[in-house]
Amino acid sequence: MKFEIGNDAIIIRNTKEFNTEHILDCGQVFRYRKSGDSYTLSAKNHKCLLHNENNCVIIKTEDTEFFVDYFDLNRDYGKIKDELLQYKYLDRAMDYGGGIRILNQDPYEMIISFIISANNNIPRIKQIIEKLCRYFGKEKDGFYAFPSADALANADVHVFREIGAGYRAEYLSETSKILANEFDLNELYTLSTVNARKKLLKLKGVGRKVADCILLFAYHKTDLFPMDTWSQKIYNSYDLPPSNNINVMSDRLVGLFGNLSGYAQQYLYYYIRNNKT
DNA sequence: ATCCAGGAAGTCG
DNA sequence: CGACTTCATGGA
Repeated sequence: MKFEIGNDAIIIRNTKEFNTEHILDCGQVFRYRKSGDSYTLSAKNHKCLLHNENNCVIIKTEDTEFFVDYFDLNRDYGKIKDELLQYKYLDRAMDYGGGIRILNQDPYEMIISFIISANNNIPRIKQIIEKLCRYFGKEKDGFYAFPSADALANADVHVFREIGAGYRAEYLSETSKILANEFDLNELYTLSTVNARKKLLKLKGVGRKVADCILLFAYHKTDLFPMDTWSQKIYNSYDLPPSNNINVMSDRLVGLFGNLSGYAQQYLYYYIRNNKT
């Protein structure tokens, strides 16, 4: 995609493949806030501000290099969307949320965030993660960085309950200790989706759906289809054999969409979640 | 009051 | 294996 790097800013002219609202509101990221006609976004220990100006998206940040990768700017989403047009419902979904991009987020941040996401709603997920950063993260000119693995590993369980994590507090406590000591997050980049998933499933609080979200939103593996309550509705709208097994449903959808499954899932998820039929 | 939210773990057969 | 139950929390 075409973009320019200016003085503490990235300028994007093709807004058909970059819509800030679509990207942030499709459920892949939680640490952002809308203020007026702009969005502030935090990732790891970086921050940026997005707004539209003269039919362009302006990303103001001191860390342009980080956010070029983060927003996946070197990938051709026009080509991906063209290929997805062959599938049922994707025309409608991409007409609605065609500006979605899959972010390249931090693996550790995704693991913690999506453990919190389990059986939870998005406003509350955002609130818990914000408190987590405020409680354990380092302050850096006006915002809180995502906490280090050590900070969470050394935390007492009851603090996770205090910030509203509920029964997930135990998962956060156990998993952050393992991540801080004996888990190689970088190895997963080199593994196949199936093998990387197996490793993630060993972590407390990480099941198939959470693992697939981590693999999609951090490792950019796209031969997977995260199955939550909404994805089950998507499955039922396709002409596939009835099933009540989440893994079977997920595998069949991957059989349909192949390596574009992750992208398809995001366009469809964003569409169905905002157009309750 | 009951149900739901980007589900996972534990138990039982 | 597969099916069924339980698990905090808060908003609708």
